[in-house]
Amino acid sequence: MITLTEENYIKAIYHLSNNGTENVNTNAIAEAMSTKASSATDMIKKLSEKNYADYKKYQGVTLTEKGKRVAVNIIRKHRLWEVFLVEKLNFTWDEVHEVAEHLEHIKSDKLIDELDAFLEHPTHDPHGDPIPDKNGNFQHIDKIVLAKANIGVAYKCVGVDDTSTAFLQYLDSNGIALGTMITVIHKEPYDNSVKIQLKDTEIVVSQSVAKNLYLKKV
Amino acid sequence: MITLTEENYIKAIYHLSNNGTENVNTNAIAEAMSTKASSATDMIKKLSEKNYADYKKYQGVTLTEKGKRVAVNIIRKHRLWEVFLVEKLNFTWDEVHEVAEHLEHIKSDKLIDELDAFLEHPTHDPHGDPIPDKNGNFQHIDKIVLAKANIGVAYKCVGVDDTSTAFLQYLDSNGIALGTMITVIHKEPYDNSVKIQLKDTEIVVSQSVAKNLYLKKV
DNA sequence: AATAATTTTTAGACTTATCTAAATTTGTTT
DNA sequence: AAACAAATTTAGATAAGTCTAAAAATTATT
Ligand SMILES: [Mn+2]
Ligand SMILES: [Mn+2]
Ligand SMILES: [Mn+2]
Ligand SMILES: [Mn+2]
Repeated sequence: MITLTEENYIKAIYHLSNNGTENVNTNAIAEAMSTKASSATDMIKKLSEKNYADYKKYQGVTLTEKGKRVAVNIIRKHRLWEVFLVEKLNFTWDEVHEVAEHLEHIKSDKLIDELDAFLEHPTHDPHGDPIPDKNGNFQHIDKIVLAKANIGVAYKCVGVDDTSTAFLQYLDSNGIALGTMITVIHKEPYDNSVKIQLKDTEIVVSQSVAKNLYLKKV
Repeated sequence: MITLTEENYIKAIYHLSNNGTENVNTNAIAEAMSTKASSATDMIKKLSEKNYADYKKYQGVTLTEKGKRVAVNIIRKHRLWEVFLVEKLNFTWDEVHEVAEHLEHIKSDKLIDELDAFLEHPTHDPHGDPIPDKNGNFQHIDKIVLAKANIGVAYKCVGVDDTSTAFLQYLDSNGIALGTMITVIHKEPYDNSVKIQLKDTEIVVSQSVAKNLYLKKV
């Protein structure tokens, strides 16, 4: 049996490790879980004993294949529920994350398979993140960050890195959503802010916005 | 903050107390929760301290108004999720209970209000049990148990008392579902079994079936 | 290479929910 | 009213997950 807490740690490690490819520090895990390093150490040991992770003292931790499977499955559930909330229950993209944090732990294969079918097998969640299929395969989008976009090229907004309410509401209030067309007009070297052309308006966004918005050439 | 375990105990007490009207014994609670009397005592004390229940040592417990509100809200969530699973995700009425036991603890007013609207404000769950509205009001059906039905009168099946998989699958395999028309042909005094007329067939059901099936005159 | 700073682990304590075994209270018989 | 039986509570332990404070290992700096 896997506990809810174990699932949350595994998911955090998966994200911190760049989808299970890199080693992760104890402090980074503690920070991500809003807990103390000593608690993270305890959990890392437990995950290691249960073969969800490989761990050598003082050397950080990596997810095993088993651990990665668990992580991907929780991410699948999280993102499917997010789609459900937005598509069927009138949630906005800044409201879904918290509820999905809980729904992702409901254990029922039939539930998630039927939900997937009910939503007509969506490939991306409301933040543009890919939804792994039943076998754990992601559909990868070839996206770049606004900060690296070229001047004068037409792009479409396809995702966000930061999914905080504050950032998503900032985008809302500036008329930026998934699918919005964006062209870079000017990149300001002084503060790395970017002037962009939207449908009817031109706006300037800060570097932190430019680093959290994903675009795709059209 | 209320814990998941507290919610489950409160719900159990609500059901055992005949919807919050009667006093409940420690042993009955322990039995319902599949735990030991000593554990039940501990939780009863805690619920009492938190004003979900009134409790005097050795005298059993009653839910307070606050406790009843919590219970009714969980029951509302449980039954709405059951409707969702059957209506939208192709679950059968014998598959929903276990998953709903978990979904009922997700805390989001928006989620449950939107789910209610999405399902078009259902009044009864897949087992015929009434779904309380947002204010906790039940829509009462005037139902009787098959064992007390009169011979020759036309009834409609409107609910079940036992929601176990075994019982529900028994009903399935005998062509009995919510909405099925039933007329009593004969009541056998020897073992209290009942011969009933369905659409095309006549079948004999045992006393335990007759006591768990609810009917309404049409 | 020695020392200092940082990171990580250990030790011991706390909380929630559970258990077993023993003690207490209540209810039922004689 | 005393004795017995049943129900309930208390006492003391355990497991999961957390914390603080101290110890140990690693990494960075001189
Ligand atoms: Mn999310
Ligand atoms: Mn998302
Ligand atoms: Mn149920
Ligand atoms: Mn039900």
